[in-house]
Order: sequence, then structure tokens, then C-alpha cells
Amino acid sequence: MGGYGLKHAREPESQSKMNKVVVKKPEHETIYVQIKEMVLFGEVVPGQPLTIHGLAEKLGAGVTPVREAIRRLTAEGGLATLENRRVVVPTMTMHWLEQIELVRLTVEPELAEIGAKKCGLDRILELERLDALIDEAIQKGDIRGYLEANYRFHFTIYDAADALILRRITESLWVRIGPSLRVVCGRFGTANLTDQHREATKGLRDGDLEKVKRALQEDIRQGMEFIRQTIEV
Amino acid sequence: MGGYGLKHAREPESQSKMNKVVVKKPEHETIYVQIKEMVLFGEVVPGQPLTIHGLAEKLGAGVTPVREAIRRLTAEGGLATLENRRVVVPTMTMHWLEQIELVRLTVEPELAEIGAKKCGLDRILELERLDALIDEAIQKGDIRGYLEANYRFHFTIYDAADALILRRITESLWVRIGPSLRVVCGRFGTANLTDQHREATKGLRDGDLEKVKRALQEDIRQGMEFIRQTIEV
DNA sequence: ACGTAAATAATTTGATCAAATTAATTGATA
DNA sequence: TATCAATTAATTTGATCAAATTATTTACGT
Repeated sequence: MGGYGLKHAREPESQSKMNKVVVKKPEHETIYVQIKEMVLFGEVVPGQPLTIHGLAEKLGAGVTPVREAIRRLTAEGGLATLENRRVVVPTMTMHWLEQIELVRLTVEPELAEIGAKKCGLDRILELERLDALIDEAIQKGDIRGYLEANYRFHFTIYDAADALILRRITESLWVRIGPSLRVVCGRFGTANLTDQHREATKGLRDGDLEKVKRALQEDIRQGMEFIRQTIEV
Repeated sequence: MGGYGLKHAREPESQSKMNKVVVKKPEHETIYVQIKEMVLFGEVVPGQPLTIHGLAEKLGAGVTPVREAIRRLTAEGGLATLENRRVVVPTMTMHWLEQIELVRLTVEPELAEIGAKKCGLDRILELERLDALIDEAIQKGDIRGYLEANYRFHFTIYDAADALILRRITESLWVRIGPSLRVVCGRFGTANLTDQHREATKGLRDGDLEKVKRALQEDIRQGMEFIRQTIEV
């Protein structure tokens, strides 16, 4: 009975100073976010090997937090550790792509529908801002900018759904896709990316949930199709 | 271009001695499995606080591997870190349960169908062995035994599907469920657990895939329903 | 008793180092 | 030149410790 070491648990309590909450996050948390964004936004390429020391140096951190961050990201599928203990960015396979598509098509429209219902005006404005950012990045051919704005667009809707588990599953699929999307953009250029975001935003404005859902579905299908074409058989 | 620190990558190569492959896994890997099984098989209770030192002591390990294992399990949802940095076994909520059920009902029947097609005789025999183990555990009221055999039964089928991503998603849902199942068994006793495994095994024997799928679906629904009843509103 | 601040204890966190493991290089031999 | 073993280099891994953070207890005043 009882925890292994902890006697009594108390409510979490963030120390607050002068009406302003102060929460100093541990470094492994920060590092985790940074590496995740490297993967998510295409700063890293499928098959690329990573080393703990290399990451620690690049991110100006010690080796201990980096290790914890890597384990976490590995659990989410964004990275993989080979049996030689080397860490790499996984390479997409057709087999994986099919599985990812199945789950994305189940979970993301659901998230979008729930989220769309709960989107307040502030969030819709944010989405329109991101929509403009996406267009701009496409114009400029800014791959990193596109990937980041695209991610934030989707997850702004998903976050509104307030469905932690679906959200985490979805995120784990996105970190698997990130490096491949980078390849897609490099291969086909950003200009060829059709833009479902405008449709989704309009649907949001008009309260047309079905339109939002369809737009997101189409967005997913197209994205997956692009990636499919970059996988050598 | 190139990894952050690694110059050239080579094929993974397990050193083999005398025709027998030797792979010494790192301790954080072993620890991870141990903690996961604690969660999965109900050795740990919803809300229970865990400490790094406590786990390290219990598992006879250093603190470093335990930390990495915890991060990994946290990423999978089996544990959660509060903002006070304390690690706890998450408590199930109705909201979470609904999300878990949605994904389980999508992914697991799919895994079961693909897996069932690929189940060779050896695997079917293994399933029948596990089926007997489940019955035995139910008879004895052995909660841990039931949870473990039940887990191995399902994942023996799922593993046959050879669908890594679906499998990892499913596992992440099971670690979220484990502690609650333990509560269910404690509350209702093992005797009340209806047994869909027999049905599934028979379907497997007769090559009746639909029967397997239906049995698993029913199994999921019942399990979720039991958990639902233990959640206080 | 009650609440509050200070003191103490427990825990997490991150750096560092030695050992273990793995990769790359060298050199000898055919 | 090609192959294979030995050597060297690079990397991961796990223990340990000091510092930071958080929890608990004690002391004190009302």
C-alpha cells in the first residue's frame, strides 16, 4: 500500500508571486519541445542520425536532460533508437503510412468537429492569422514557415476540443509525418500545396461544422497522398 | 546537412557469439518494461504517487535509468507528471474513457482482423494456452494473473498483425486502462468477468474472422463499461 | 486551537566522470 | 587488393553529487 517512497500526496501547488504565477520548467521539458519542433518542422531529415552530445551542444544543454527528452520523443515515434543504441529520425514506409492515415482519418475529423464547436471568436481570429501566414509561407517557398504555421493551424482547432488523449495521439502521428512533409515540400515545392485552410476557416466563420470537417479530411488525404509519392517502392 | 555529431551511419549489427545472438539491453530499457508492467498489471493504483528514488530502490537500479524510463512511460500516458514535478498514476475520467473507447474500437478490431489472418498454428496454440490461464486466474480470483494473461492474449493477436504504429497506439491506451482495470477487478471480483476469449479462439480455429472481430469488439465494450461504473460522478 | 513563517527534510534535477559499448581506423597477412 | 584482427576513437550508459525545488515539520504569535 502507498507509493514507493512518497508518504503523503498533496494537491499540486504552483508558487505565485504578486498575482503572477511562476512555474520554472525543468530543462528536459524545454529540450523536449525544442527537439520535437526540429522533427515537426522539418529541421531534420528521414534517416538522419542524431547523437546525444550533438544535440546537447547544439541546444546548449547538458547531456542528462537531452537523454530524457530523447526517450520521450522516442516513445512518441518522432525518433527511434536502433539496436546499436543509435538514435535516428525514422524513415517513412508505405506500411506505416497506411496505419497513420487510418488513425488520422478517425481521430482528426472528430477533434476538428468537437473543436470547431468550441471555437470562440479569439480562436477564429487566430486561425485567420495563421491562414495568412500559411499563404505567405507558400508564396515565399518557406518550408519551415509553412510546416510550422500549418501545424499551429490544425492544433489551434484541435486544442479547442480539449480532448487530451485524442490530441496526444494526433501529435504522435504528426511527429512521425514531419520529416516526410519536409521531403514533400522540397520535392514538389510549396506552390503545389493546395490550401484547404481557407475552406476550413470559412466553415468556422459560418458555423458550418460539416464544411470544416470535410476540409480537414481532404487536407489529410492530400497530405498523405503527397507523402505516398515520395516513398520509393 | 548530416547529423548533429554523427559522421557516418552504419547498419545495426548485433554481435553474435557461437551462433547465438547476444544483445545486452540498456538498463533503462529493462526498467521501462518493469514499470510498464507494474502499471499494466495493476500493481499500482490510480492516483498513486511514485518517486524516482522509491522506484530505483524497489527495482534495484540507479536513479538515472529510472528517470529515462519514467519519461518514456509518461509520454505514453501510463504515468503523468504533475506541475510539482511529482509523478503519479493518472486517475481515469469519463472524458478520457470516451476518447479511449473511440480509438480502441477503431484500432483494435482492425488489428485483430489483420492479426487473425496471419495467425499460424503456433500462435493459436499459444492463445489457447493463454485462454486457459485466463480461466484459471478468474477461478482463483488472481487479479494480477488475469490482467497479465488477458493482456498477453490480446497482444498475441495484435502482434501477428505486424502493424507497429497501431500496436503502439493500442499499447498506450492499455497502460492508461491498467490501473482502472485493477480497480474493476477489486470491486466486482474476477468471477463477473465474462469471457469473450473463448469465442475469439474458436473463431480463430474455424477461420471465422468476423467472429474474432466481434468477440474482440464485445470484449472492449464490456471492459470499458466496467470501468465506467467505477468512475465516480 | 488556529494560522503563519521559519526550519528541516525529502525529492527532483542537471553536471560530471568512469565504465561499457559501438564505430572507425590501422596494420598485418595472404 | 582484400580480409580480418587489433587498436584507437567516439558514443552511450549509469552512478554520484551538489544545487534547486518542493514538502513537511516545527516554532511562534495571536
